[in-house]
Amino acid sequence: MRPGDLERVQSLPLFQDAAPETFRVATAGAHVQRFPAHTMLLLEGDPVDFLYVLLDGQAELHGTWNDHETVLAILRPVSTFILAAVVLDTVALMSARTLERCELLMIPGDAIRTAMRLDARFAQAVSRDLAGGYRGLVRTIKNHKLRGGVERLANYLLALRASDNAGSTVRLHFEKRILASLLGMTPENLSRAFAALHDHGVTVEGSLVHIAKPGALEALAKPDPLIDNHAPRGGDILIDADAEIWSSEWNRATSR
Amino acid sequence: MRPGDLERVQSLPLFQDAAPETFRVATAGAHVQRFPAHTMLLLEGDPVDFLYVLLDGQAELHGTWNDHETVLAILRPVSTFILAAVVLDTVALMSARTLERCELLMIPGDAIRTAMRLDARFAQAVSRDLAGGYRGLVRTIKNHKLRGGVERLANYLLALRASDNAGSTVRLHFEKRILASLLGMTPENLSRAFAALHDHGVTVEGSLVHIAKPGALEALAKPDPLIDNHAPRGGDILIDADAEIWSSEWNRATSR
DNA sequence: TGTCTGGTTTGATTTGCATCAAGCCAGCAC
DNA sequence: GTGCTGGCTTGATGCAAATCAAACCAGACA
Repeated sequence: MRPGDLERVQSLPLFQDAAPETFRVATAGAHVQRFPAHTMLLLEGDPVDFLYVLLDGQAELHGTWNDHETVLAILRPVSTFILAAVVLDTVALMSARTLERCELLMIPGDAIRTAMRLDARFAQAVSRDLAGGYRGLVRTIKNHKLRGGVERLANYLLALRASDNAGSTVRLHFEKRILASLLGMTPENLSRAFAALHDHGVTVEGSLVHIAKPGALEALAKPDPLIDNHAPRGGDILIDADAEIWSSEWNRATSR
Repeated sequence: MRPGDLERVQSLPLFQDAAPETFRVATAGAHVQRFPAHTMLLLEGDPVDFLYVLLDGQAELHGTWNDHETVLAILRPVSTFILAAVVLDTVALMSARTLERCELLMIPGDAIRTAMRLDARFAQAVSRDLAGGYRGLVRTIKNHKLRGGVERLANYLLALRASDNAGSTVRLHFEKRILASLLGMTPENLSRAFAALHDHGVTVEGSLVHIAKPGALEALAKPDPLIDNHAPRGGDILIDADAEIWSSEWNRATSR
């Protein structure tokens, strides 16, 4: 483990509330492992023995059925994944694969479950993390069931712009075929969706996307705070911070 | 509150592990309320003040965007809902509406959050509940992204058969237009999907669905334990019980 | 009983998306 | 350089699902 890695992990919402002792015990049995690009970390259906913490690199969660595959999330550091399976001590519903060279901290599931038993504050943090994840998935489902492909792409771009505090040009952090699968379409159709956004001020050059007229794009995308976690709140002070500061990339990845 | 109601609530996975004192405190501030059919219980975007427990009747969770609406889950007794929003003390992402006359126990969110702080076992139970819910949503997303409409319907029918331990005839518990929305299609297409299943031994009479050739239907549906919670496990003893005995109807509702 | 209403079904048409196929382009090995 | 390879794009075609429209049917109700 590199200097600073533990601190980065400890500052995750999942752990920052835990008692120092809890954190120490949980990470005592953990180990860091490096994986090359395009390596399967976990296969759906397999028992989950570790909570994974992505320290460096990018990874993907995907699901399979009937010889088809769909990307469910893209993970970027620092984030944890498959917490739900760890809590229930059961098999994974998603497979995980590295997109590039990755460095992962693997914390034994037993340690996590024990820590939950001993430290109520940690158990609460787990609950908050899972609740945030749950809500991210609800957003994803609404995104997919209520919007068409072009709208999903438009909102994804707006989310990227908001999250990477980018200016008018945003960078896609991974291949377009991955993005297509994440957004629930074929690479061909993603290409056509980008073409459709051309009329709304969007131009593409490799992995760089220029948004010339954010207003026009928003008019098409109709972002909604109840689907897109970045979207502007209706003008009220009631809710000033959605507690979903969440460890994984779900929100960004699934278009917020 | 009727006699026996409290016992039914206490026997939920969410509460059966809690200390009796915890349960007493949490339900002390709770009250039972009855609602007529087709009544909005909760509007997406509104702050969530209560954890709802459906004691009697049927209710629906749905989401809205751009004048469209989609059903996200059907709830049947006894189940809790919007736990995630309660844990995070934030606004609802889904609206809730009664489908028929309903009886609900409403537990103040404060009481739930306090109980989590005081009782680590309860906090663990909340985590398990949310983890189960999370996994239910992952299943739902895989179901929608990987399967076509007819396949979703076929699997839904098989799930119904398995859960209601029905024989060869199953009962749809709610209107077909609701089911259509839940499965992500229009009522017209649900009708056509049923017609398509006719060749595979499925006949419909009102809300009664007869499955003449379960084998043929399974061949079409290709149920998968990693999507459909009812599906037969591959032949191993490793996992004998998925811990997702979960309070709500998600699994059944969203086709398991 | 007749009439109204709303859910369901069926058919015709259009739209959206997937599939198939070819071409393009950059990176890279040789 | 040449010739790969793999990702991306573009076009043509086919299929699945939404939409539009009309008919049907059952229950509610006067």
